[in-house]
Amino acid sequence: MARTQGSHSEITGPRIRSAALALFAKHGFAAVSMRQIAGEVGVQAGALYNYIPDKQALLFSLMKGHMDDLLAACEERPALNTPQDRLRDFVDFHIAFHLDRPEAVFISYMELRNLSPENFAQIEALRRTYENRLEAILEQGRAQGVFEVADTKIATLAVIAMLTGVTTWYRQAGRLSVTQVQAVYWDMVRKAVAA
Amino acid sequence: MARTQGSHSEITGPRIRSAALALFAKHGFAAVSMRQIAGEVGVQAGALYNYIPDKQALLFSLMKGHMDDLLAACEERPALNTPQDRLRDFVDFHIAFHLDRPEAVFISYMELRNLSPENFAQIEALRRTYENRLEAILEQGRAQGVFEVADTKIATLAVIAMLTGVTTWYRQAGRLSVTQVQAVYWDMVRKAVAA
DNA sequence: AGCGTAACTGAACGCGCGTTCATATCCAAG
DNA sequence: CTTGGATATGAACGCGCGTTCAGTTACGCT
Repeated sequence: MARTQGSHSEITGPRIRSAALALFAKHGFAAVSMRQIAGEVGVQAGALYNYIPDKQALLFSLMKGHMDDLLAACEERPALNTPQDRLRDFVDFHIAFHLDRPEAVFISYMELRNLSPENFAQIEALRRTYENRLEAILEQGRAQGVFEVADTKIATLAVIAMLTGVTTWYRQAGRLSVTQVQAVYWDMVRKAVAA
Repeated sequence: MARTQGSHSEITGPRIRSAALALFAKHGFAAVSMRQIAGEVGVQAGALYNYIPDKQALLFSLMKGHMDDLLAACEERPALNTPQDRLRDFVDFHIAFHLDRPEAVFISYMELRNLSPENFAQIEALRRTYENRLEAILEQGRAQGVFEVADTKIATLAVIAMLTGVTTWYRQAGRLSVTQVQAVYWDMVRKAVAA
């Protein structure tokens, strides 16, 4: 047997990425075999190599894609004026975006050490870019005297860590909607950096 | 060759745990082989099985040990009265304890999915116990009207996520001492839950 | 001095890994 | 209807995995 009925590059490619995303998130990159991914897609392991050069590139592609999505979505937010409005928007955006793709988030935080040094550097740079957006907001607020933080850089990382933590406990069937979660976190962030 | 000079159970046992801790933290449980661990200790792979039943038990033992240490150290803190004092003490303790053993922290957060279901349940329960200590503090403060949080459970997880995040960026040679870091985080936590 | 056992070696077990490749089939274009 | 490239198979490659175990050595004890 060889090529099967109804097979198309446009279908199999995304399916590989989707299956890999789910499996990597669940079991970890190192614990997932190419045969498992192929099995999920419904092809043999060898077929994967029509779409990706190797396993490492697959991981990098998923993480790079996630970070690109993150930054692109971030760019599209409305341009607000006051630091308070900008911070509130950042909180809302970060929570909504991350709750929307928990698997990609999980991978992007957990599998950094499985990236080759060059790939790691690239992802790290993108993450830094994202962090800088929040840092700029906090810095602006501090300059205007509406925020008061002992250390802007640490505050940036602290806020992001706090917000990202939402993915570890949030369940869609839980008692809180995304909007409610955003409100609860905004309340804490607002106060934490308040003057 | 067989038993080597100066070999002792009391020495090799801890050395295995120590080597496994470092390697698991650096490369991930699934990516580290028993032969790597043995190599680090200076023995053959087979010798490891005089000390541990299998690889899974080694991981569990490390994580269980870490959680036990955490809870034991937590118990030993002075009994303070006001919620503010208790919260400040919790922040200081959490940061100091976690910065003191970054590898164990890393493993305990990252390798949960590599635990067998029964082992996972045990670690999860210990983590819950720890979280409950903070939640009790926040709840007491809320009852007394000195804290004001929209949702105590979420606030608990948010604070812990924020504090634990310190391990991702703190470097011993960095510009801030542990004491300074504690102060910066305390400032944010205090305000975040303030009435 | 010699014995028993704790501590370790080194080889072996079956297995699954990531990756490659010759081969086969399907589909679209001429 | 033919043909050529895209798409997949399935077998194979060498290798390292976790684990077991018979055998060997060093040490503590009498």
